Order: sequence, then structure tokens, then C-alpha cells
Amino acid sequence: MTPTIKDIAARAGISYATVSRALNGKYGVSPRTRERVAAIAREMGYRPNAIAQGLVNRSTKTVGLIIPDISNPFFPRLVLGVEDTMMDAGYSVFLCNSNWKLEREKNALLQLSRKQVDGILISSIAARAEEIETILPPRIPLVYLSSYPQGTARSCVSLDNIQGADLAVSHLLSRGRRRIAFIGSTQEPHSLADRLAGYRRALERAGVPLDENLIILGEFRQQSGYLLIRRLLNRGILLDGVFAENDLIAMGAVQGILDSGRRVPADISVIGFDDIPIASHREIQLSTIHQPKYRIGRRAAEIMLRLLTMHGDSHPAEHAALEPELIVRRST
Amino acid sequence: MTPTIKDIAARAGISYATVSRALNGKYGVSPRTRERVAAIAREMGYRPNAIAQGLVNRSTKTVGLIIPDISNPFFPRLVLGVEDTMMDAGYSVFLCNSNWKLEREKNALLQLSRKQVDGILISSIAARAEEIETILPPRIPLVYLSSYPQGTARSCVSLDNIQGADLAVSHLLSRGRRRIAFIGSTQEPHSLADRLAGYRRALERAGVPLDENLIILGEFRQQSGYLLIRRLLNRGILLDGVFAENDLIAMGAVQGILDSGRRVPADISVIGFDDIPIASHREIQLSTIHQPKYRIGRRAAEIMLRLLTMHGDSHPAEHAALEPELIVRRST
DNA sequence: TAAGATTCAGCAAACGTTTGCAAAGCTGCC
DNA sequence: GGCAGCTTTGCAAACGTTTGCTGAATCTTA
Repeated sequence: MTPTIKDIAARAGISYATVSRALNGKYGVSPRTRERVAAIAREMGYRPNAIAQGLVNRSTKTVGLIIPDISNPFFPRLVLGVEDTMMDAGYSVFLCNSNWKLEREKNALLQLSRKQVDGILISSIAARAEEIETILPPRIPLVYLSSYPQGTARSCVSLDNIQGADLAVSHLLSRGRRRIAFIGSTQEPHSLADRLAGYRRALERAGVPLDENLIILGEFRQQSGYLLIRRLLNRGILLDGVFAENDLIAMGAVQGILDSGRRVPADISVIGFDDIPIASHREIQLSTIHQPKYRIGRRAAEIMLRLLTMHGDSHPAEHAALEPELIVRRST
Repeated sequence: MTPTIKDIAARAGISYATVSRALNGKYGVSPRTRERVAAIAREMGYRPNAIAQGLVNRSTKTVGLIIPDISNPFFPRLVLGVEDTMMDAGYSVFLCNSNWKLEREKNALLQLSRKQVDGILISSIAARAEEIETILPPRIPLVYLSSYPQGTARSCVSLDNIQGADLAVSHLLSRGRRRIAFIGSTQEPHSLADRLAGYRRALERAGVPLDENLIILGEFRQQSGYLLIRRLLNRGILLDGVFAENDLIAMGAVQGILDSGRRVPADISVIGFDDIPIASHREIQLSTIHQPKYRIGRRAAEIMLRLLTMHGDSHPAEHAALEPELIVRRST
């Protein structure tokens, strides 16, 4: 069917070992045969079979990328950052969506390890490192990006979530807000913990007492933000500010507040997290904490490439915590 | 390192051929040994090496998915549709972004064929089928989705673009608009041609003369829509309606119109194409032609699975043209 | 009990590469 | 002309599976 190295060898009247060496620029082939082989290969439209190469080289030039949901606007640029830089380095990437389910995340891990990927990048929703790292093949390179479980010794690339949340809440405080609700999601335990910690830290520093009634949790969806804020308001709980764990929730919250007859930001200021594309839209103008999504993806991929090249020798885990940036827009 | 079939065989004191048969449920192995093998495999944490299997089976249970740009809001749900259904069928998918460049598209095709994918799904920007189909390995299953080149004999899943454009323009006409601009992109020649054809057809049917000055082309980006409409307006060209080739362009156009001091839809009605998530947002409310993105992805994957299972025997190309749906919102 | 049928297991080749080792060919020198 | 030393090539094993063929063991039946 498709020509193999043996077909080339037959045509050139030499052994296929020589063809392999010629094609790969290995030492020990005369310039003349090297050229002849190259010409025949070109003419026959030869393409190396990466599967066979993978088997003998024990490296497939392939990595896996696991994220919760590509249709969540946070992830596309992250994925692009990974894909661009891995592609440039000659790697292909398997994309897997876990749909925020640990079960599917584990399943993807299993699939990828069967497929002999050289490394795995994962935006994990697992709470503890063991939950996923015990599934992995022995010493496969692993990089967490954007979200990682507690207690891992692997490389991570993420925003400083505590600092980011602190920044957001401090901003609300600086606008004179004192009754600040936290609306989050239980879908990513670790990111929740950090952002909640930042929320607490900012309040504490400002001497504002924490009211547990103001903390309310659901999912990472716009509708969830809408429903939660309405529930809060209907209960008659007073508030003048909202810090949402992400922009989708924040946008839902804004709608909920408007629908309840209150104004944003006059009555209630709202700030989100992530700075997804829509947040900057002229008609939305949501204040938020910017995450450099493409850069996170690229950085994670770069770390992966480093792990991949120094195959085996000591994996010094690298923890890159990028600086969060406050973006002030109309909603605060 | 990781246990192989031979390790299991050694432990069980049998030949590795038998282990293979036992694990794969092949005929010719006693229940007793079958069980013993299963137990040992479980105990040793055996995972079949898909690369080795791929080599001998000549099937990798892997497909490639090539799209222009995952960070364009049209694609994530399309990709999800593909990934979900391929995953369920036990396939992994390589994601490749071509960044709207034919060169990169071809390159991805090459990479994927080296990697011995079982099939390729592609949202191609190529104008003619030869440009990409000559690169493919002989008889690999190929499915175009959402966008396909002219003159292909392969399976396609897409919206009826002519019909969709006709629907959009007819809607503007029904609102009394007569000077309707077409703002498009040269990035996808075939989709451009179809949507332009629909635009022409609708005008002709209504007896509205075509004014070539109203047709203007750029890129599939919001900024492009903004710049193009401003250029049009600055030239003093009269218009009361805009049909944009996609929602991003349409949103840019709306901004451009507003910035020029005109009102939407009072002075100029705007309709887009695709119905990306943001179009339905409360503060945006863009009229558009809905594309069932997830369904397109799923459908394409289903066709791929069919091609994959009837390996070899006659590939009757299937051309699925989904029905476009008009969504009327505030911008018209 | 013998012959035939059936079940179970092993051998070895194959998939398309890479690569260590050995052999063959060539060069130049004494 | 013989031989050392280098360059070029070939042989064969290996990577981890699947599978056709063959042989041994067990079972059935008359």
C-alpha cells in the first residue's frame, strides 16, 4: 500500500538498514547512496511510519491534554497555547474533555497511557494528587496547568489564585463595599479553596468580619450564578459587592441583580475571575482578574518539552505561578 | 518497566500467545487459564500497548481533527461534538489548528498520516479538493465538517449555507431593508461563495438590484467587521441593512455603526451567521442564522465511525446538509 | 478400547522501524 | 603485494502485540 523502508531498499538494491540510516542522517552512509535513497523516497512518496518508530524508539512524539470542557470559554486559548508550542516542537496532542468528572479524567489518563503518550498536560479537577497520579505509568512527565490537586510534587503552571482573589476583593473594598458575597463552584476543589482563601485574607486585612451566609456554591455556569445570587437576594441578605469565582458566574450574577431591580455597580459591584473574551465586550464590561490563558498553555508546554528532552535524569518540579492582574471595568 | 504480555506469561507459566488470546477473549483458551491470566494482569497493572497493537492490527483507534482555530468561538462545541462521540467509541482524537493557513493545514495532514490515524475530520479552508486530498494516504476515511472544498467526492457535514444566507437576507428584506451590505471574509473561499450566492439569490428573488459596492471582504474577526463597516460608511455609501458572514464580523459591524452615530436596528439592521454563544447574550442580542455546532460535530463523527467499521468496502460518500434556522433578536 | 473429534496451548512469523555488531570494500603506505 | 585502518554496507535482533498453523491432550462414540 503505502511504501515502506523496505520498498525503497528493494528499489535501490540495498538493505533496508542502510535506507533507515540514510533517511535519518545517521553516520556511516556514503553521500552517493544517501542522495539516491533520498531521491527514491521522495519519488515514491515515502512517509515514515510513526507507529513503528514509536515502538522501537519508545517515544511517540505525542502528548495528551486533558481539560474539563473545551466549550467553556476559559479553555480554548489555553489549549491553543499548548497546541501551538507542542506542534512547533514536532509533537501531536490528544485532546480529552473530562466534563468536570473525575471518573472521566481518570479514564482519559488510562486511554492516554495505553496510547503511550510521551507526556501529559492536565487541568485537573481532582482534590488530591493521589487520585490521579497513582493511575499514571511510572515516570511519565506530567504538567498541571491552571488547576492542580493538593499535595503534588509535579510541575504546575497557574495563576496565584490566592493573590488574585485578594486583589479582586481588595478592589471591591476600596470601592467602599463591605458586604461582599462569594459565589463559587464545587467543581474544582483546589481553585475554590485558594480563591476562598484570598477572599478571607482580603477581608481580614481590612478588618471586615466574615459572614458565612455570604458564601454560596454551585457550578461554573452562568445560570448557576444567576440562580445563586437570586436565592441570596430573595433571602433578604444584604450585600453591596459580589466576588464570583469565574466570569461566567459573575455574568449570571449581574443578570440576577439587574432582574431583582438593583443596579450594577451602583447598588452592587460585581467582579469575576479569568477575563474570558466576552468580559471585555463593550456591552458587558465586567471587572475581573485577568488570566493570561495562552501564556499559561505555552508555559506549560515549554516545561513539558524540557521534561521530555532530559528524559529520565532528575525531574526538578517547576512551579510557575503567574502574576494575576486586576482589570477594572464598568461592573465595579 | 511497565509489564508486558510476556511478563504475564512468565508469571503464569504459559506462552504469551495464550495470554494475548485470553486477554482479548479469543476462542481457544480454557476458562481456567483465562481467569488466571485476567487475575495476574489485574494484579500486575497490565495495560495493553496500543502502539504495538496498532502496528500489527494496522489500526490505531485514533483520528485527527483539523480546524482553523479553537479560540474562535465557533469551533469549541464542534470539537466537543466530535470528541464526545469518538471517545465513546473508544477513539482518541488529535487536535490540530491550522490558523487559517493552507500551509499549516497541509502540514497537519502530513503529520497525522505519519501518525497512522485511522481517519481524518477536517474543517478545511482549501478552495479545491485536490489541494488537500492529494496529500492523503491512499484510502483513508475523510470527513469534512462545516466547511469543505469544491469538487470533493468525500463525505461532508455542513449547514446549507446558500439557504442560510438566503434566509438571513430575506429576513432583512422582510423588515423593509433594501440597501443590504455583505461583509465577509476571504479566509474560507467555499463558505464565502455559498453565502454570497444566497445573498444574491435572495436579492434577486425580491427584485432588489445588486450593488457590488455593498460587498466588502476582510477576515473572520470582530475588528475586521468594525473596520470594514466604518470604511463603507465613511465613503458615504447608503445602507440600511448588513448581512455579515459570521457573528464576530456582525458584532464588529454593530459597534462600527453605533460609533458612527447611527442606531441598530432603527437605522441599520444587522444579521450574522453561526449563532455563537455570545450572540444570545442579553446585552448583545444579535439576530443570526443558527448552526447546530455540537450536532455537526457529532454527525461528522458518526459518519466517520461508519466509514471506519466498514473498512475498505465501498465508501459511499454521504453529504449531510443540516437545515439552517433563523434566529431573530434585537439587531434586526 | 480404539479411532476420530474436539479443546487447548505453543511456535513462529509478521507489522515497520532502529541499531549493535560483523563483514566487505576501499585507500594508502611500507 | 600485503596489511592496517578506515568507510560503507548488511545481518539480525529488538520493540509489544496478533494470529495461522501445528501438535498434544482430552473427550466422544461405537
